[in-house]
Amino acid sequence: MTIFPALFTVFTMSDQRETILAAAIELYLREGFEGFSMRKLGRELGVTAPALYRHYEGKEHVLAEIMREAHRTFMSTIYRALEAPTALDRFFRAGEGYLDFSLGHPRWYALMFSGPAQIGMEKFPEDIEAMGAAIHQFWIDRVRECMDAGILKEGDPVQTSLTLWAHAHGLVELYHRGHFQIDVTQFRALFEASGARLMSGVATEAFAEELAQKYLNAEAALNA
Amino acid sequence: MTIFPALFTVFTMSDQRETILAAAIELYLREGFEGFSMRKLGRELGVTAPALYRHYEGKEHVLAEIMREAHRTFMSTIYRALEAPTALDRFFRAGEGYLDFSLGHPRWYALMFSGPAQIGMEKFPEDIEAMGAAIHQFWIDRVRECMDAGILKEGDPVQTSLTLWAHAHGLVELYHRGHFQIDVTQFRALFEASGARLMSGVATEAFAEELAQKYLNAEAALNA
DNA sequence: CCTGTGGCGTAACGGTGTTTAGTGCCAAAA
DNA sequence: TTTTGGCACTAAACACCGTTACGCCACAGG
Repeated sequence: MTIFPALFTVFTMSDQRETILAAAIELYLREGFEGFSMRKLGRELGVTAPALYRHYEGKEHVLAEIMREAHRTFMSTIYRALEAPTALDRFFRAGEGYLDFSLGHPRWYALMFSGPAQIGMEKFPEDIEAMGAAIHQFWIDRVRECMDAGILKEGDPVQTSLTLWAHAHGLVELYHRGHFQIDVTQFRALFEASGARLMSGVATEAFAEELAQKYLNAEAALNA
Repeated sequence: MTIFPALFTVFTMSDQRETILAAAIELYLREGFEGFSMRKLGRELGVTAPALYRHYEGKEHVLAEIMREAHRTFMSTIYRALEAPTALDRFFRAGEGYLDFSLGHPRWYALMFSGPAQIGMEKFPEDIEAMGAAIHQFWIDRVRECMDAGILKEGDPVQTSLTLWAHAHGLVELYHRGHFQIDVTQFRALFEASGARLMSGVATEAFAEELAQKYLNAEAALNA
């Protein structure tokens, strides 16, 4: 938590840089990934495209900046869950927040989880990767809390949070790709039910026991 | 199973159409999404770009054809799991096949799970959507088998297969986006462990019971 | 033999990201 | 007050992109 403000401190941008960013965000949210271009962005600002290169090194850097904004917005949504009184409440509120964000701001969600190649970069800048790691850390903390509260099974919170996160992200992705032919409210119900299934386990008790002995032995021994 | 061959019957293409497709696949697999262009494809074939439009209506249709090929390859990989003797073996072999395919052919995997906008289409053609549905059906069948064999808890196989699929897909996506800073063998281990965790359940028994009553009641009553 | 069609090339249109060179303005220094 | 310097901008250009219109030519069918 103490590292959080430092992560999101931004170098003071010139006024023009901020103006451009605001227009870029507006343009991206309206037109999406394919409809975003430097020339359009310039037009929007009453300026020719090359002028933008005085303030941003290239399109990739503008998109990276939008990506930072996406992360910040996501964070501010998700961090509201910390106001809840118990570990369980915080966990569930965080899950709701995740779902709300992914459904309410699909373009920001898509940008957050797009690879470097998609925005024309080899690798993401370090600070963006750090933002991803911070989100992961948030989930790790929620999971650890719930383990301590006797809600989640004891185990490595890092691994368990990945299981939960992958499940949530996978559902959202499949939904956004249009794989499910259902509406939003149906998807919300599906999301909740699938989450509950993940919590309770999919295998029968007999088989779960067998599996646990095979795959989760070392871990269990570690936490005994 | 009987519907399967019909789904993959293709209209006889002219020789040139097939030649173009072969080169297109080669180009896409080598250069990826961003590096694929009609002009490059023409150059590869010793032909100018407009010539391609005698055989394909546009870039989107070429990419759609590659997408069909991706689905076919995926299917032929995954269907090998059906040779295994028991439901459990088929289920696990299918899971291995999924992981192998996603790691061995990341570009094909990415194409299979890319949205229509990414290839420049409004909506996918019906036959491609049918291929996605066929894959889903494959998982549903594996899940139903395992339910009958007493390996998976009784329930709606459609819902349960979605939970499993979303989890697998989410893990693969997060890995491909470079979120995990681990190598392939470590990821394989993570994938297996996370799968086992999903099977056994993440929540403690007490809380799982509480959850089941809240979310899975109707379903359980239905299957009682 | 003629005709028509199919496959291709050329040129072009409008779009993209980006670089280079030049222009004008404004503020600070002399 | 004049000069200078730097900054934000434009215009033009380069190298791409998807796509269309048009003209050419070779080959098959009548």
